[in-house]
Amino acid sequence: MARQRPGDSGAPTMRDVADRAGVSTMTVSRVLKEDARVSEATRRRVLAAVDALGYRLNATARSLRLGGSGMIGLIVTNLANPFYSRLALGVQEVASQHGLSMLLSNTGEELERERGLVEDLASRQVAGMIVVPAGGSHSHLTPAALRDMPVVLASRPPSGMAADCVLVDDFGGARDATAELIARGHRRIGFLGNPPAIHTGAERYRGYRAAHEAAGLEPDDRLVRRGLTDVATAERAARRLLAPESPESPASPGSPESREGAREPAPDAPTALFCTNNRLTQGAIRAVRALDVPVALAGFDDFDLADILGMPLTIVSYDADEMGRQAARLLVDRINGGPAASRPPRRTVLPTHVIRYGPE
Amino acid sequence: MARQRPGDSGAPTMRDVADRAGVSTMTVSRVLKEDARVSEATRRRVLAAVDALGYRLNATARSLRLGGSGMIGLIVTNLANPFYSRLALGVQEVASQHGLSMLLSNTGEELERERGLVEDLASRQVAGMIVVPAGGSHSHLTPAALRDMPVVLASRPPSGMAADCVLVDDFGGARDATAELIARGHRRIGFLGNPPAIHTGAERYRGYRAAHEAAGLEPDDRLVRRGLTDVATAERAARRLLAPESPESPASPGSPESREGAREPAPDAPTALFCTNNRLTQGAIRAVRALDVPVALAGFDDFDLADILGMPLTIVSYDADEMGRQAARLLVDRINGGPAASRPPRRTVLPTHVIRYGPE
DNA sequence: CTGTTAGCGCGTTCAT
DNA sequence: ATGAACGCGCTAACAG
Repeated sequence: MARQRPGDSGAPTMRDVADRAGVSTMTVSRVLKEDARVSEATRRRVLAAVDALGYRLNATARSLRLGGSGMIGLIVTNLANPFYSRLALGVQEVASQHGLSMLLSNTGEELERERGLVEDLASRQVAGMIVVPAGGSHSHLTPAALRDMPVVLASRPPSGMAADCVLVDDFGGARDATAELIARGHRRIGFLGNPPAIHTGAERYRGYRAAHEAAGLEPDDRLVRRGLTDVATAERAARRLLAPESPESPASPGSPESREGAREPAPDAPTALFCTNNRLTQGAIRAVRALDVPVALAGFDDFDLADILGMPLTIVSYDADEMGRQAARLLVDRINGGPAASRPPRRTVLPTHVIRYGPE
Repeated sequence: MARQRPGDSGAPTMRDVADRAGVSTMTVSRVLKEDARVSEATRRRVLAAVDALGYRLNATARSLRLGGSGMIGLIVTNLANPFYSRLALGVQEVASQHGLSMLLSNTGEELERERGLVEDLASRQVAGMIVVPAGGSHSHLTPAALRDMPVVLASRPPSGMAADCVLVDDFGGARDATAELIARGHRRIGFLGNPPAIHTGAERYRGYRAAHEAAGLEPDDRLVRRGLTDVATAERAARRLLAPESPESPASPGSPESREGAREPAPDAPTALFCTNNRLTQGAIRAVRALDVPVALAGFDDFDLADILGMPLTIVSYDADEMGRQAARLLVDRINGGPAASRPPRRTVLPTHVIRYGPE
């Protein structure tokens, strides 16, 4: 009862089915592929044997023979971010429509991990991959590195190479949301941004500035905080912007961050904040709630319950599922379209729209 | 320049490397596997050839030879639910620690789709799979159907078969949260539940009842709504429970659901609601906000910003990432432990804890 | 230390 | 309408 050969799982092979049905493996193969040129009688015998043995086609062997695995890879930076889980759902939807399975991995924004995962996907002969690049070099994603295996970048554009990509209108969304704040009379608008090295961080900052310029305003650099990465850092930054008398340098070591309660904002404090993503917006919300100051918030990325927080909130929204679907469509086109080098890369930009939540 | 044989992607094979290095493929294989018994000189020549050719090992061929793909499958019902995306992240974390890649698919709670996906995974020779079963029959997950391929169920227990599984303490969590409401003086506690046919729907309802019994109370069946599936249905159910004078049957066809505004709750309306999952809790929150009635809420599943909604909220929380990690560990144990039938199935139950949010 | 042999399970080509 | 032979790229088992 021990395993005979390595890799023998005991599962019946096409050979077993063929023997039982009294035909050759070729005939079994034809039946399974629904090839018409098989007599109804043998066809039935084969299917009966398949059923009796519980035979299942070995996709690995098939892939080896055919030179393609029928899988695509998806690499995201952070699946815990609802944005990326929606993206994944969109990718999966289109992929499965085309009979492709999805290998999904998470990088945690680590370039080295991304490199390893890309290697693994390539080694597994995926038909192509969709990558949300962690940032830094894209050298491991070039056609040269991947032998023209199709690659689509999502959320962030290729740098130093050509590739299909799907982006959101980061600039326009940030500009529109900021303009909305300006239209509501705000003149001192703070900026809570993710790292400028990340594409969204740069573009959304550009949008923030553009809205100011269009209104003949100059943003006050002292209200700008960039390089924020999570809820906690954003909350801290927001607190400091909104309550400058809380010393940046720890003057009173007794109660570091705890001097809360309703207070007047400082005279030069911002009257509104623009945040470049959902985590930063949440940090800002916490700060505003804790300090109880009347500040208007605007931010990128919609989120659940934004409408019932009971505070004025301007949100830049877009369709993350659709982004996944578009990325997958670009990829499938590329897969079915011959060598990747044959056509120029396409870039899709998803529209954003501004939503206004909360009390007037 | 056309492709010669089907499946010839033009990628160099081990043979090419061997030729260039003037050795046999076996030696190349040894070098790549870091087999010690290779002289440093040839080793270097081989690596040089690998580098020059941009050779990459073909994982498909390797899998065929070895009889295992180095992948595991994960099938969830709804990746858009943060709970399952965290689960996926936990699974991936442990999987990658063991050098396993993750094939992820979504069923949308459709049994037929689940069946197809399980077939596909089995066909791809995954080392094992973790499944959040959509409900209904589990016949496609039995050892017989899968030839003893390891399976771990997550979130919902096996029915009509034996299998490892990881669950949350649905009963205890619901009981504790309900008890908390009772301890705060609530006597009329409404129940908004997901379908009783789903394991969590049944267990959490049991917990709700158990808390009542433990306090010598009998829940009023008129306050119980089961079979709710999303935010919208939950909100509607909550509205009707909280404002019974809004007719269940449309008496005034003019303004169906729009008679809102602050109002007194009906005398026999519930003073608190227990909701069995995050979507239902959100529906209840919307109803409470819209009707502006003083109702305490309790619900399963923690969510972002729950703490700053400014309403009393009792949440049953648990670690979804950890659930994924545990499931993956069970699976890896099973994979490494020989035939699945050899040891009795294990069941892990994740603890829950009750969090109290909001004013008070 | 290195090479030769012999497949893993399937699909394709060519013959019958 | 059916089958025999061959090979996809890799590696375990044995030489030597």
